Amino acid sequence: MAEESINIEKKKDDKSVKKEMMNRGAWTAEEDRKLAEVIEIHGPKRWKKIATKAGLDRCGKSCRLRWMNYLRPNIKRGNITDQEEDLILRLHKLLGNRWSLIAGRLPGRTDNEIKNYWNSHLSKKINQVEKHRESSRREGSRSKRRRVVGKARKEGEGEDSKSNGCEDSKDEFDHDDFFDFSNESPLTLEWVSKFLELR
DNA sequence: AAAGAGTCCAACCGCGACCAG
DNA sequence: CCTGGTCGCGGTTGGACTCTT
Repeated sequence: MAEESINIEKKKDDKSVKKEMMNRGAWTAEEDRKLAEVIEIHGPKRWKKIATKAGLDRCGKSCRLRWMNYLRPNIKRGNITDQEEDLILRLHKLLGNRWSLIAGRLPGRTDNEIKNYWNSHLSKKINQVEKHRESSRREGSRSKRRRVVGKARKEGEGEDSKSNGCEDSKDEFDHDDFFDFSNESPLTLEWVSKFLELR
């Protein structure tokens, strides 16, 4: 028993020693160049191998992240447009915190970027909207309130359990309004239907 | 001008899924 | 089946930058 815990501690130590030997923190232009070079030759797979071949003191994971979020071609940088924001909001309502799936529907955007955007912009926006609704609801009739909450609960019950963590704050979100595609262009509707078919 | 608060985003971490041996 | 290695994902952190007082 005691020996086992000593072994576990030793394993931990080995791991942390290796970690300390790894280069961490911001990537330099030189590292980027080396990584891109190796990926050009071997392709973006076998990340551990890539890390070794590039001669970087980075783990494969770190290399993958750097490639996916920064070096990959066709990455769109800069401000998220209103259209993209709208799309993110809708997809998040549909999928929850499945950032990679959401990113898959936004060409050139990375899951990390969308996650960051959500955490810094949209979650606040939604909170504000909710606060506003909460205060206006207080002024409304009690009977109407009961109906709205009941509906929101019913709709929430069928949701993917994995997305529960982020759903509590949105239980009272106006689904009808949110998923009202009646004013959408045919193009938007096309991807929505394609998306739903895929799932 | 300086300090503290707030914001943004790149990068890390831990965990689960997948797959080859 | 089991196991170890690898990958991909979502959550979290830390530091640089900006804004406010």
